[in-house]
Order: sequence, then C-alpha cells, then structure tokens
Amino acid sequence: MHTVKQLSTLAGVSVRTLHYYDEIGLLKPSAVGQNGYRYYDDQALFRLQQILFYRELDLDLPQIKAILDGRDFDLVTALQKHRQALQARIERLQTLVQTVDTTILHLVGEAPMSKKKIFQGFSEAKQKEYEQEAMRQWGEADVKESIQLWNSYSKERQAEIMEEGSQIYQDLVAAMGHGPRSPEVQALLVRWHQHLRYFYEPTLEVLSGLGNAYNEHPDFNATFTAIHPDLPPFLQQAIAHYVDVLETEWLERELGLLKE
Amino acid sequence: MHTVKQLSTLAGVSVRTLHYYDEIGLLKPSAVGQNGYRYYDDQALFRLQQILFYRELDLDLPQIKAILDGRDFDLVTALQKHRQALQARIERLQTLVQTVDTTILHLVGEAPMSKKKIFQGFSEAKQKEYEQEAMRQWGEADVKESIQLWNSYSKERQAEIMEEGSQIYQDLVAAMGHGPRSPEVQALLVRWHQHLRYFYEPTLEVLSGLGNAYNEHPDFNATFTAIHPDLPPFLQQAIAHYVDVLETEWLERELGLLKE
DNA sequence: TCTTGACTCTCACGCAGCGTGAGGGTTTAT
DNA sequence: ATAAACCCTCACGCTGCGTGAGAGTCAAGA
Repeated sequence: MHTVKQLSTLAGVSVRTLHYYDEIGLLKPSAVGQNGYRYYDDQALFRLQQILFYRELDLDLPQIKAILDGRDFDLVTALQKHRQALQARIERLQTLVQTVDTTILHLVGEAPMSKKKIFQGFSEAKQKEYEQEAMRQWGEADVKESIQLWNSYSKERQAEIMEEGSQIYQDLVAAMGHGPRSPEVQALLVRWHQHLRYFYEPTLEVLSGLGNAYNEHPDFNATFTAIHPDLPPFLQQAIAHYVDVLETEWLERELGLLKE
Repeated sequence: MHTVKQLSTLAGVSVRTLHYYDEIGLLKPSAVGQNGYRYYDDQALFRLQQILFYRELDLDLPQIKAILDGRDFDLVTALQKHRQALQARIERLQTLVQTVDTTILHLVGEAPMSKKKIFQGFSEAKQKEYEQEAMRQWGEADVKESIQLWNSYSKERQAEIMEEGSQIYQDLVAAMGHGPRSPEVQALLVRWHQHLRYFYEPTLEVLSGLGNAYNEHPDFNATFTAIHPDLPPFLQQAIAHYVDVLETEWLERELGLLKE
C-alpha cells in the first residue's frame, strides 16, 4: 500500500492530480484510513500507469475512464476516432504555420526593418570572398550589419543554421523533378526564405535579385553548380515564380482583407 | 457608430466576446453612453478585424494586445517564435498519431480469437522453420503478435492467403524477364507488400531488411532458390527499388502537406 | 400613451485539468 | 516532546469565452 506521496513519485504525477482523479472517480484509492488518508495498492498503480498512457495520447479524462472501465466500449474504434481528431488538428496547425509564414513575409516585404544586409558565415577564407561579393552589390555598411547579426548567434546556433541551409538545398535538388513551380519546390522556398532571415531582412526585390544572382552571377553559380549542375537555372525560375506569387496573389488577398 | 450587436454581426463574433475584450482592455468601445451602452466606430471595427486575424493564428489575447498596441514589440520576432511553437505542437501531435497507430496494431494483434498454434498454413515441418526464422530476426514478442493476428483469420481465409502468397512468387518468377525495376515486377511487389500485412505491419526498414534477407540469409535464400535459382538476388534488387520509391512518395506527401 | 419586443447592461457560474496556497490534523523520527 | 514531513479539505485561479439571471433602455406599433 502506498500513500499519495509515494504513488505520486512512483508515477511522476502530483499529489493534487491524485486528489483530482479520486474526486472525478477516475482512480479511487484502494483503501481509506479512518484518518482520511488515501492508500493505493499495486493494482491502483497499474491503473494509474494506464491512465497516464492514454493521457499522453491527449485523450480527455472521461474518455480514459470509459476505456479503462471498459463498459460496452470499443477501444479500437475510439482510438481510430481519436487518431482522426489528431490528424485534423495537425492539418489545422499546418495551415496556420503557412499563414504565419506568409504574414512574416508580408511584414518583411512591406516594412524592411533594416534595409538589405548581406550574409557571410562560411569558412574564414570563403567569408572574405562572400564579403566582397556582397559588397560589390550592396555596399560595406550593410555587410557589416549582417556580419554582426550573424556573430550574435551562439556557435551551436550557427552550426545549426548552416546545417539547415545545406539541408534546404539538398531537399531542393531532390525536388527538382517536380518542376520549379511545383508545390513541393515552392514549399521548400518558404524554408529558404525563412533561412535567409537569419542573415538579413530580404525585401521582395532582394529575393528576386538573389534568384537571378544564383544563376547569373559567376560566383554564386559556381557554388550551386557544385551541388547540382542544373541547380542555378532551376533556382532562378523557381524563385522568380515564388516572388511572383508573393507579390500578386497573397498581397491582394490578405492585405485587402485586413485593410478593407 | 455601431452598437455591440451591430459590431458582432459585422465581425462575426458574439456580443459576449466584445464584452470580454472590453473587460480585458483588448478592444474598448470608442464611446460609452450615459446609459452604459457601448458604441464602436470604424477604427474599432478595423482593430477588431486585426484581433480576429491574429486570433486565427492561435495567438493568445495578451500577445495580440501587445502586438496591436505595438509598444517596443517586434512583430516579426513574435511571429517567428509563434511559428516555432506551432511547429513543436505539430511534431508532438505527429508522434502521438504514431503511438496511437502502434497501439491500435497492438490491440488488434492481441485480440484473442483462438489460441491455437503457429502459422497453420505451412506444413508442420516448415512451420517450425519459419517460426525460428522469424524469431531470429524479430524477437519473440513480435512473432507472437504476428501469430495471434494470423490466428484471428478464419480457416478459409487462411487458406486463401497462403494460396495468394505462393501465387505471388510464381508471378514474380514469370515477370523476372522484365527486370527488377520494371512496372510489372513493382506491381507484383505491391501485392507482396499487401500480403505481408496479413501477418504484421511492416515498416519500410523491415521491408528493406526483408529484401536483403531473402538473398543473404541462408534459410530464406534456400526457400526462394527452390522456386527459381535466380529469385533471391532478383528479389533483393526489386524490393530495394520498391522501398526507394515508397520513401520518395512519402517525402513528397510530407512536402505537399507543408505547402497546403 | 402604453405596450411589446428587441436590445442593452452587470454579475456570476461553468468548462478542463489541475496549480497553488490556506488552515488545520497526523505520523514519524529524533 | 517537538519538529519535519506528510496528510486532509476547501477554494480560488488560469483561457476565452457560453450561457443564463435579473433588470434597465430604446424604437415602433396600437
């Protein structure tokens, strides 16, 4: 027989939770002393573990009670229904993420916080290279800002960001077969765009200019050709389309909705 | 100037919501009559629409207030943080769905129909063979589950399944001339995959491991060599390709979800 | 003018699943 | 015997409102 405290540490829940489960009849103590103390045996511990398992699945307590009390209750059907509910929630959240993404892009495109900065962040040697690359296009002050932004991240964060970046390009290569305007590729470009924001705030014009540069600028082109020979022209087309969509479709719809 | 009812129908919210937003200072009426009535102008309507927009994104009301009152608040950063939170919730829900799935499978396998013996479709001798074969690879618990699943089928169904199984291998032998990646062979592997699911739910890794085992594991190899001497290496190649395609399709679906 | 019906207001409880005290008894170890 | 640790029962708080209750107000028709 365990007291509430013992059971709570055994199962990793709070004492209050045990009180509550008693209150709603989900888990009643195996015995109650005349002092009012609750005592639980191992069977109760087992039931509690079952409760916690189903709670992990995000089932609500009345449902768990129904399942465990097992009265004319089809567990498999219940779980399948629950699965559907979870899927629905996932899909809803995924559309939310998309909306958040486009909102961020809108805000960034509308109100550039700090105009055009450029990125660095490869090896020390290449860093200089890119710095000059960027300077030729955007000027020294902007580059310095970007470098400061980059240096403001921790070493680990920097590693993560770089990893994420190369991952995105690999995913893009894998998705090339679908064509530059395919939903798959365009979705990856959302990630790409998000990724850029670690370095600077790209306006829509910067984005589109970047797309062209990836193909037409010799140094960028070389970098991406090394990943895949067809990547530069592919990126140019895909990004052009991406910016197109952002400028027309979304601006009309969301912005109009907000301001009208 | 609109009354609460008017504003509520205009924006599609309840009167109670307007009361509440007033109470928490999120949306105060533009004017209040001496009778206590709330009156809202068009600016308030606009603000309400903004509120609803951010509420749609699942931001909580204090956050919305902070955003709209815009005091030393970086909207983009806030949205990025929110995006991460949404992503975390999505990932959590996705693992939950997985857990639910495996739970359902477990329950289905556990459904006690008749606790007879093993893989009854095979001859008594070969039965033991397959049993050990399976145990060596997957451990006892998995095999038991598979056996229980198998025993949950009726005798007639079991006979049909076994017939179907040997038929598939014969068809595969007949199709070997087309090559392991040919549509003909790949279509047969769909049937093969479906067939396996009568016994257990194979993950992609299990499928691919099975393909290798068919060639490299001496017992499996012997079994299939008996059907046709070139069948084992052929199956290994064909199955490897089949799994490859499945993985690609899966990736595409993920990306599609991300975009939609 | 009086009535009626549609609105309006301010409390205030309820929902899920507990967290977090408050205030007071009990047990256990020293 | 005393303190520490544990136990109990209220009971409010959190989110974002829904849902009345009870009472005042307004516009329009008889």
